[in-house]
Amino acid sequence: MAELPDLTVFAHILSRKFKGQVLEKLEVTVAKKLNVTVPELAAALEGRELEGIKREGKTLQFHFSGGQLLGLHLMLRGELVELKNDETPRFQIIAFHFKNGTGFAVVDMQKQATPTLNPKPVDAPDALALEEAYFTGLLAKKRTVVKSLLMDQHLIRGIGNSYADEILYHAGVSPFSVANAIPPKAAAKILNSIGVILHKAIREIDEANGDELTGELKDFMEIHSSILKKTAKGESIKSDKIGGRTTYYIDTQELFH
DNA sequence: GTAATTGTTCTAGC
DNA sequence: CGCTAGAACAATTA
Repeated sequence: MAELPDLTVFAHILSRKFKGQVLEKLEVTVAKKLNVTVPELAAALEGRELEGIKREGKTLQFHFSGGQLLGLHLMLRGELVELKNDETPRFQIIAFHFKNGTGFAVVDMQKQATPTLNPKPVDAPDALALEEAYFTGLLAKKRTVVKSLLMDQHLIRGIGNSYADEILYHAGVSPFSVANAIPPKAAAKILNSIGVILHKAIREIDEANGDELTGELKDFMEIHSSILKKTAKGESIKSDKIGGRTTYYIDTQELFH
């Protein structure tokens, strides 16, 4: 599934392929998640130039001329497909057809992917734009387990279940640690790991994907995997549930509580 | 046939 | 009332 690093790479690929193209037709196959009607969406975007694609949190933001913005959340199973020939991909949600004959579609077998016209700006900072003062302040006032905090999109945008595990493993902090019990030194370590892990993943996915919008993303996980029994260093991986989500960790990650 | 998947939203409880 | 933890939901595959 697509998480922050995948979305960052997708935004770059989409920009290379479609930036500057004029949207001829917006095809909506599944409308139930839209925040506006299909005619409203078409009226807002058709005939506009796609000026740029950015990632924000776990969403892609398609900036069109005239100040129109389409947010897209792929949720659990959403994927992007470059359109070839005139075939409609299986599980299509929406498709963008450009004047020059190219295009791409959003597909989702669970129909959960959510396009939003002109989404409200959100306050919570992106995981790659975190300031140390904000992050340490956040940790200090929350009593929740640190993994849940990292994943709370109202506090920090962009970190999901798998990268939360990777980040905490890298930082050497137990995912069960209580946020406000984490000392400043460990907090700084976690913040550093957020940047290191996410940037590393972006780099690796970028290299692996090239110009492929989809294609299977290689698994770069060091610890968050149902197959792995041991880390590369030979530490045995344990699994447990946090907030109903499978969490992978090793015994030596320091627990603060 | 059933479990697993996982981000978000809703709700119950302290 | 504020905060937190956990359940429910979505739809399909293995």
